[in-house]
Amino acid sequence: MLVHETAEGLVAVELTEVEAYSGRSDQASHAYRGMTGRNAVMFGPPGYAYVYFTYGMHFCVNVVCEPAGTASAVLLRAGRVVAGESLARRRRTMRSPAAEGAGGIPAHGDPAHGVPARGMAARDLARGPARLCQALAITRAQNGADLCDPASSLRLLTGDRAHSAGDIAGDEPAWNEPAWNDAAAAKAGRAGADGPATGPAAEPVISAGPRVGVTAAAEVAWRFWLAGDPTVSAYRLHKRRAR
DNA sequence: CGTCGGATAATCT
DNA sequence: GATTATCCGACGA
Repeated sequence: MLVHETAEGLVAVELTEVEAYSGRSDQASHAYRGMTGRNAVMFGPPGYAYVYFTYGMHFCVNVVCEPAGTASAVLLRAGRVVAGESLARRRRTMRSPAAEGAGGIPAHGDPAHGVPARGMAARDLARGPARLCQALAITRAQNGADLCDPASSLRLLTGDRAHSAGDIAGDEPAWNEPAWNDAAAAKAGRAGADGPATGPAAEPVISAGPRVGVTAAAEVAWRFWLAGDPTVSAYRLHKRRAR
């Protein structure tokens, strides 16, 4: 679970989709050609946020993984909002000077100030790496943030800590048991011979496939997601633009 | 549902 | 000067 606490409030997402990027051996990695100003955090110690700006308007956040000197990171591609949904929706659907000043990227096709855009499904709030950053107000300012420090405004929780309501402040339900997960697991089937998943305590099924939008190393299946989860982003082949 | 073009600027060559 | 770990609205089926 990824949590970001700002002056505006707290938003938390349960991560549902990630991609792995290695360093010098991975042609799709920002670290492939060595350290630069942008990717320096990737070469530092693990547990820190590597945030980059791309396509002239979007931020994406990674978790640095390997020890200092070895670049590698996991891109957080999508999540399900489990706390601060109204704030997340505001950031995703409003276009206003305040929202942009707070790091929100402009919503398309909504020129009027402070006018809510069309209704947005809850599953779309953090469905995609840039959408996730917008919902959590993650920008360049969070590059290098310590994700493992419980006192950090941007923090990553795992296992029991992610399920402890104490870490997720607010009045909204901290944890929603996903009813769709059982059906999804049954539909996807358990890999191997242990048969279809049944019962409410079933482990989630994790699928793997090629990474989204990369041109180099397009065949490397280092994208991982929860099978059947509606908050997982759509796969799209990268299209090279004609000049 | 799927596919397409445009937006937009930091980063790298 | 080209490219990009993307998103959105429009359009067609």
